[in-house]
Amino acid sequence: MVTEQFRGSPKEADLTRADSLAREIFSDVANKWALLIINVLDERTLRFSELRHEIQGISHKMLTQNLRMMERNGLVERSVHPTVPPRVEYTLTEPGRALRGIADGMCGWTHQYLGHIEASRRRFDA
Amino acid sequence: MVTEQFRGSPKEADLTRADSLAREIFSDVANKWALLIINVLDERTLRFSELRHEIQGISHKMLTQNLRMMERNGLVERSVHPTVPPRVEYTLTEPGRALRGIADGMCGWTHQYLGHIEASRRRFDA
DNA sequence: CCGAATCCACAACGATACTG
DNA sequence: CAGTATCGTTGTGGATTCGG
Repeated sequence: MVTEQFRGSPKEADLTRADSLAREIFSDVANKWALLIINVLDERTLRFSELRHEIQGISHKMLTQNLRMMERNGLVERSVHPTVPPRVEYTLTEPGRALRGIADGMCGWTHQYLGHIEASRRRFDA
Repeated sequence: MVTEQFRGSPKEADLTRADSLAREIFSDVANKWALLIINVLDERTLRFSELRHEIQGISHKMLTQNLRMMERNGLVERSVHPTVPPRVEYTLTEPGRALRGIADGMCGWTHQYLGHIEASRRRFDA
């Protein structure tokens, strides 16, 4: 992930540009809402309101904002059905699906170590 | 990961409390700095200044803050050598090591899809 | 060398209101 | 129903300074 910042090579500028891009994308993806959206979508196709309902605690704004970001990065596909009322559906693209294992792993890890972490926190706070 | 918010069960309060704890821990871990720290530490033991040097772009404050959080959650172990100047070393604990695969997977994913995402962005921005 | 505290600019977020 | 815009509050994060 992290490459050297400066090596005096002729491609120096390109390297740092590529790095900052990688870092930016990494930040987009190492983000709780994005990972929860991926986890909830999984292999399904869900409407905006369904996503909103399944991800408890997410605001309308955060959901649109993250979906827009993920669409821009090509992680989700957005399909609009021009009916009334409008119906907008989201589904994971191939790159998005490639993240399911990671998102799922994070959730699994959280549950697995929940008790351990709770105990560690009590020790630390004392 | 996400459990129902309300089911009228007698344990209702406990369930939502456990959920908010899980969500809190998930947010701590689904965080770019924490994942980069895990990725850089890997199986090594590094000093604060070494970590700071290897994670380009992280500020002194962000590093201490995240290390403190990770120590509290039991992801890293902090050992202080009472010399002068002081020497403080960090290493991953077992729960922390259990996240290496995930952190590494995210980095790998980023590099694998870098070009794809860059192209997707160009399309979207047009 | 490491860490904590202060200050402050600005980004994130929630709430609300308005459009197609 | 879905999306955008605005506003006000909270929080985040960098720079700096001081202390062990």
